[in-house]
Amino acid sequence: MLHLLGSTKHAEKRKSTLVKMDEVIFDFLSKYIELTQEEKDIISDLKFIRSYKKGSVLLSEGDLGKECFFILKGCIYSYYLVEGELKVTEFFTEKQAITPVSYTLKKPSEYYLECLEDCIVSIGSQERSAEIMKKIPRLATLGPNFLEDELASQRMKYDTFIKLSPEQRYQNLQEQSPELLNRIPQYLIASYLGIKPESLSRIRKRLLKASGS
Amino acid sequence: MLHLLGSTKHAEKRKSTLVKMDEVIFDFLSKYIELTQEEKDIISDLKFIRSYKKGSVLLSEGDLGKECFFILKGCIYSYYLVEGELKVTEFFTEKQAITPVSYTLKKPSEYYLECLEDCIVSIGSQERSAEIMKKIPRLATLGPNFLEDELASQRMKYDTFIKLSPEQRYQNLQEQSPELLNRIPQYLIASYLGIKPESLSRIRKRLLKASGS
DNA sequence: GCTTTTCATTGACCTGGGTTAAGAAATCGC
DNA sequence: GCGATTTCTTAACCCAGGTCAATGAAAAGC
Repeated sequence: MLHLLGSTKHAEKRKSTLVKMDEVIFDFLSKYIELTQEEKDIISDLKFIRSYKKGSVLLSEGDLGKECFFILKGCIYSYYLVEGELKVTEFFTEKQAITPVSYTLKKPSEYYLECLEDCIVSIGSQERSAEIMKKIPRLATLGPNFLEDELASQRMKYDTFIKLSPEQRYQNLQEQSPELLNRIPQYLIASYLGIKPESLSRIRKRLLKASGS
Repeated sequence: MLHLLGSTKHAEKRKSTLVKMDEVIFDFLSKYIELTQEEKDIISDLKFIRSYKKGSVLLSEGDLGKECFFILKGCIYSYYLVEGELKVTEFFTEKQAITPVSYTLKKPSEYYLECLEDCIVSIGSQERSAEIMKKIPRLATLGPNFLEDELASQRMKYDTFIKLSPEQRYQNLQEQSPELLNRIPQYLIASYLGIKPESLSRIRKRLLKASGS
């Protein structure tokens, strides 16, 4: 997913915003590697940034997604369309990387990626990754570490889903990521929890009653 | 998960069986890398094999699992114990590698690994991986590829679970891995599908009636 | 600002899976 | 082989979540 990386012709925006955006990238990378100022400059130079309006679809079913994404600002969600019904699998926000299965496996995507808000996104590709790797070879160590983290968190996600009831999953979400509840419409939250909006309403009412008494 | 690998003092078994077991390892590795006879010999030499009786627990909640596993023969399943209740998350059989989260993240395990049958297992550790890597450095390329595969399949597993109803999940399992149904007790299958044994019985009856008419 | 659309909630009713309990079938242990 | 144990099935009843439909609230369009 080394996609924070790549050449850009876009560098004509307001400087101050771009510098702030770069910090988001470095903040993310610092989890895996310490960069010198020189290296940061290289990345700032080569990254490729694009912005999207709310509702933009970054990846559709059937697409041979050749791009991966890193969110600088905004919120993106992934979902399947099964028999016309939306099945949300994940929400992504600032400082999160999105590596579609179709990117890794080089085959058509089975799901969608869509902007829930206006977004600023850094876009990666195989070519741009290669380019940046050539200039900062030690970034290669980052790959396996990132993959390991992703694998672990994907497993935890599955296991949590298995272990909890819909009601417990909602409570869990409240505790783990309360900010999402104030940012994402409830019918999408419901889908993410594996239930219908009506059921989520009832669960919320039930919990309010229980905590209020 | 480079754990097919490591020194053994166990090499006193029947030769023929061991050779056959080695083939299982090479068959697995051939998905990622082509090995010379020389390299195969090195691996045969260094691998560490152990056998377990049905019911043996390879990893318990709280264990700091310092081992990973590769199944040569038999069947292993992973499960959580939540409020006394078994929640099966996966079945593993021949030619499958098991890399516990606790192994990767070096923290206590939250789940169990248990033998469903008598098993023959190749056991890996950080030290043994390092040892074999020293002798066959190009095995290092295997790591990221394996991680990518694992990540993709873990995601697909989650997504399939999200998308399907319990009944559809059973049908899906029938199509994808019919052999598991003839190998694993139904109460564990039920748990794996996220339902109770009684419900699985009903589903089976429903499907039989539907296909029989 | 006003209209239109989208989203959230509520109620009545349905349904598939959970619970409990019992008996049948398969497997294990000796 | 035979009793003990484990696993599977069935039945009756319960309940959380699904469905359908109506209403209210909030956002988005113009």
